[in-house]
Amino acid sequence: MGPTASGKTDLALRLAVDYPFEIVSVDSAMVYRGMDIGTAKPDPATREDIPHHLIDIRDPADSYSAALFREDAIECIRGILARGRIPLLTGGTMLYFKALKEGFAHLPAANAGVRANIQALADEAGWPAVHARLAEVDPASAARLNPNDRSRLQRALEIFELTGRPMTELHQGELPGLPFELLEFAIMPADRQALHAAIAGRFVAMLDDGFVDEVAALRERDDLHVDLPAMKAVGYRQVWQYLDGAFDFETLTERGVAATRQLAKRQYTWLRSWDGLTVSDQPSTEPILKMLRTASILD
RNA sequence: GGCCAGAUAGCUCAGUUGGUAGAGCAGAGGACUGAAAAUCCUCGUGUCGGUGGUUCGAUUCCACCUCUGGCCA
Repeated sequence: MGPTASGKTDLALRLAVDYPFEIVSVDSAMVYRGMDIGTAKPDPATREDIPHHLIDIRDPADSYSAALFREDAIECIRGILARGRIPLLTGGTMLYFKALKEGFAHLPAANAGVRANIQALADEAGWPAVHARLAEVDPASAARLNPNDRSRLQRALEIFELTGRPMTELHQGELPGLPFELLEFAIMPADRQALHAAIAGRFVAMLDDGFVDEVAALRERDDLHVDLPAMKAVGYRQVWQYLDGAFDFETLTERGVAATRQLAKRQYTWLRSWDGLTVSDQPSTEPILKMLRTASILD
């Protein structure tokens, strides 16, 4: 694990060259096909050499989720272990790691029709009205959620609409956990300014590599629009707005870099409170190899 | 060289009829159960360009200076 631009992908590749790893991507944006430059996806030649999983498994028009990730990742891990190799889960989507590690309560999947109805209510009367409606059917969730927290209000009300029971009630009970031993390691650069410089440098390099053309190609498609989860990804959203003429190229650079820094900040927040984590300031192989030897995964 | 307009938070700017100032963005911290690279919450002391003057008190009024734009020569 680690914040964006901290060197996770590169570290995983170096490890996989020398040891029998297969990489499982834990990344909510790399799952989408055609989103290569802006997600800093490993190139096809590299993926030819070293097995990668859970990259390019969805079309950008479709949505993915933490729950689907858990199912897919467990299946991947089983396959890798059956081949006598070691799964190396690499990525920065901390909710996916959490979902994999702890499992989820048994809740209904997202339902597009119900979400559209809730969205319609919000468009008409505002999100506080959705909050008020939720307070009638699920007071505990309403009390927990901020009246402006669109995503979670919609989900909580969706659950009630689909099951007739409040989300809070469905959260009761044991979570399934994970039927594998898990060693948790994170790169956490202590020097935030250096990470910010790396983020800025990488975003500019992405633009030089044709990031705008990549988004322009996606924008050509009739079935893609800014409200899709894939198009809300960091960088993609800003380039899309730039192509809409919302701001100039210099502003695109500023906003793209800022959005990436904000992502990194949220990733730090997850990692600081993560239990059982081995942390390294640098993306070097030694600390992680030491951890694996201590656990007798490698000798 | 002359005239005019500016100079206030990292940036863009608002404001104070004289009682030492606040928005947006950026930044920091936090939350996080099928959209998570999503969504949301909290956090604002800064020689109010400099030096003098008037005043009980000046970022605010006055003078001079510095710098930045614009116009005129």
